[in-house]
Order: sequence, then C-alpha cells, then structure tokens
Amino acid sequence: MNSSPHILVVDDDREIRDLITRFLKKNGYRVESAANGREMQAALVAANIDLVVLDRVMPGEDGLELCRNLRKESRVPIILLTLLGSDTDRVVGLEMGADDYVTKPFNPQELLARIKAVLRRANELPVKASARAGRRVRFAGWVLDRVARDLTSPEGALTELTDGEFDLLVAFVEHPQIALTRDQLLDLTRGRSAIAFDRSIDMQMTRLRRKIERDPDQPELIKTIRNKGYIFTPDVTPVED
Amino acid sequence: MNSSPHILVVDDDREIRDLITRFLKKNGYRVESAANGREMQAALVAANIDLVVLDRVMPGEDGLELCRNLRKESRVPIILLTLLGSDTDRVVGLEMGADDYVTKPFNPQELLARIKAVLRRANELPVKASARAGRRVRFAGWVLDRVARDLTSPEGALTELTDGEFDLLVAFVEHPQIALTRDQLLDLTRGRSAIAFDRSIDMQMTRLRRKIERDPDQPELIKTIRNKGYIFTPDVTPVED
DNA sequence: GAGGGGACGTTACAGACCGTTACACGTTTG
DNA sequence: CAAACGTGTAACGGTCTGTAACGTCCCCTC
Repeated sequence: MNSSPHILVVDDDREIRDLITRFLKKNGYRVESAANGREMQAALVAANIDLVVLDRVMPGEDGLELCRNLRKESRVPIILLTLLGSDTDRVVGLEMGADDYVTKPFNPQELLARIKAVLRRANELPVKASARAGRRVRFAGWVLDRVARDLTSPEGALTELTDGEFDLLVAFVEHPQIALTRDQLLDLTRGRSAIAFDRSIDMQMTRLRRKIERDPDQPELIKTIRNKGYIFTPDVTPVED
Repeated sequence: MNSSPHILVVDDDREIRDLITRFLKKNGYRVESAANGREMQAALVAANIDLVVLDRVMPGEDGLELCRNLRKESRVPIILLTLLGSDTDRVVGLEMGADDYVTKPFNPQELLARIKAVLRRANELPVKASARAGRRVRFAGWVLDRVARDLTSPEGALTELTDGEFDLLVAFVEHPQIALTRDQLLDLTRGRSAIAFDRSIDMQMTRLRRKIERDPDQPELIKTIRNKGYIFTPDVTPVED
C-alpha cells in the first residue's frame, strides 16, 4: 500500500495540466488533476494526496485563497505555481501556508526537484479535505437535501431546521471528519469571520444538537473539541435516485 | 529549554553577512556567521545549528560542493543563496541536498519566509506508515477512533477521555516506539512549543495513565524516560472494516 | 552512606472554556 | 400592528486543564 507519491495538479489550463501530468508520471509519480477548487476538493477526498501543485491564478478563483483555506483544514504540502514573480507575491504565498513556490514559465526539472525537496520534509499525516457531493447526501441514516433545504430523519420524518441551523449542518456535511473552528464555521455559514470572540456558533450548536442528536448531552454526530471547535464524525455519501 | 532557532550564515562577502545577520537577529533568531568552508565547519561543531544559509559562489570554493559534503554528514537544513538564476543551477542545488534556494538580490522578507517554511518542515516528526492511514487504529487490544474521538478498551467498553488526554494519546499513537520530549508533545497536541519549561504534559500523562494503564504506578503502554520524555511501546496497526 | 539536587508523580486549586437558560432585538406573518 | 419566530448577547454553572507546591525516587558527590 506504500507506493509512489500521489500528486494533485490544480490548474485551469488543460494543456499545462496535461504537460505536468505526463511529465510527473514519466518520473514515477501517481498524478491526479483538477481544473478548479471544487474538483480539487473532490480529488482530495477521493485519493490520498501527498502533495498539491496549485496554480496561483485561475479565472473566478484565487489560488492563494484556495491555498489558505486548504491549509486551514489540511496539512498537505502545497507548491504554488504562478506567473507573478514579484517578491511580495512570493512572500504572501509562503505566508499563506504554501511550502514552496515556482514561477511560470518553469523548467520541469526544477518543479520535479522542488517536489522531491518538499516531499522529503513532509512526513505528516494527511488529513482528508471536505466532501462536496451532489444535491442530496446521507449520513448516519439522515438524508439532507441541499436544494430543498430539508432534512429527513432515519425514521423518515421531516425535521424542521431554521436557516441558521441548516447552514451550520451543511457546513459540517461539506467538511466531514475535520475539526472546524468557530471562526471557520462563521466563515462558512455567514461568510464572515468573528471580529471579536463570539458565542453565536455555540448557541446554534446547542439548538442543532437538540434536533439531530439522540442524546444532546452525549453527542455522537458532532463532537466538541476543546480549544479548537467541533467535528462532524459520520461518513457522508451521495444519494442517487 | 527550547530557545530561538540558530542560523548559520556562510558568505564570503562581509557586507552581505552583516546585513543578513542583523536582519535575522532583529527577527528573533540567533545567528552565527562564517566566511568560508572551514569557518562553517567550526561553527557547526561549536554551536547547535538549526539551519544553514549558504552562498552558492565563493572565491576558491564551491558552495554546491560544500552543500553536498555537508549533506553527507548531517541533515541540517540548507538554504542556498546565489546570483545565478538559471534553471539548471536551481535544479542542481536542490538535487545536491539543499532544502531551498534564494536568488540574489533577494527580498529579506522572502528569505525569512523561506527560513520559516524550511524550519517548519525540518522540525516535524516522521510519522510511521502504520499510523498514517486509517481513521481507526488498534494497539494492545485498545481501539482508537481518531474522528469520533473515542477509545474502546480491550474488554469492549468505551473509555471516556477528555480532549487533552485524547490529543496526547493520538500523538503517541502516531509516533509509536520513539521517545518524545515534552516539547515535541506540546507541539503535537497544542501546536506550540514550551516557552519556558512546563509541567502540563506531566499532568496530562498522569490523567491519561490513570485511564488506560492497568497499573498506573507501573505503566506498560507509555513509559517514562528520565531526562528525555515518554515513549509509547505497543505496536499500532490500522483497523479495517 | 549521608547529603543534595534534579526529575518526575501527584494533589489542590484557580481560571478558562463550553453548554445552557433567559431575554432582548429584529424580522416575518397574519 | 400584534404575535410568532429566529438569532445573538449576557450570565450562570459545570467540566477541563495548567500552575503551584510538595513528596519521592534516582543519581551524583563527597
């Protein structure tokens, strides 16, 4: 089970993706590729990725932002790929959590060398990133419909959730088995971060748990991690029909 | 016990040495400097160097050669500094064992960011393959679920652990059969190092042992190593199901 | 073998963190 | 406009955790 390193290449330009993919495969790596952030997330869930090569600029998305978000939930090594060569850009990339930085146009041999250098140092536990599935997903017997915004219990009853509770649950379902901080949850549900420290997430958690946990005093679906936040523990699978 | 990282700057140009030295010191590092290979060796012997910043070109000596020789006898992280910017030179540098590469003229902030990135990697502990994979692992009959954050005893009973105890146990399970210092454990569990010496790990150890050791007075799973730290002795295997 | 010092185990306790209730405020609904 | 509803804030209490302090054990020295 311990075969060659698994690299994920994220770039919107198909030619570049294919070029890098072929080159890396020829050098003994397993390679996945993705054209945008969503595909990247999917690939991270599907495969056990050892390193991400991420384009800094993609239409409609910011590679830097992806990098920072990825670093929040995972410690997968990241190499940023970019056209911009200014010093400040490099610094920002590294501060955002990237492990290294290669400017386009690049010599494939240099990319290879940097991948080797980063992998040599990177021995840490890969953490699964979020699962973005389809319209409906199932977890622990519950079925959640993201479009209709309703939730069906294992017994088949429709469970009434307020908007806030629903958004919170969606955030968890989209990031299962990862500890999420209150700040991340605020960001995911309200699109903002806490300015000062804030207990509103705690309140929503209490309310959500009352509705979906068998025993809210001993929660099984969403556990608390002191000093960190919360973690959603069930497996999430898409519902086909 | 654990003070600021110790950087060795090797460059024949005194102005550059002083510039880098002052800049790094201002940013909280301890700095040594050397003008040639011999002084470098002397400094490495005299002080406990955490990272070497090494000039690629020095009169009468080749930084690359120094780098390769250094790598033969030591795993100290190396950042190469150079005027040459051609791709092949970069590749050669990284192949020679350098961890990173900065071209002159460089932005001091970038050097700083790269030093941070390299040190972050260098100080991480290798993770055993056995512990990498699964959500659940078994050791000495116990089963630990890292996502659900619970622990089942050999008798099948659920053992209640607090978050701090659980994090500590996870750190051990991910690094079995290696002596871990208190500082490493703090880093693994809290993501920080001890500023001053700290007994909090000892307390958590007491509490954890009370819950998982048959006889806490004569621990079998986690042994104390005087003047070092603790070691987790059982084998760890993934649980498939 | 006595004495001393350092390292570790452990107890006691204060403060931080979190779950929860009560309530106030704003928004929607009839 | 009143009532119902949703959501954030304040505050209380329980649990968890780091710190201080003390005791014990081990090793070193003399």
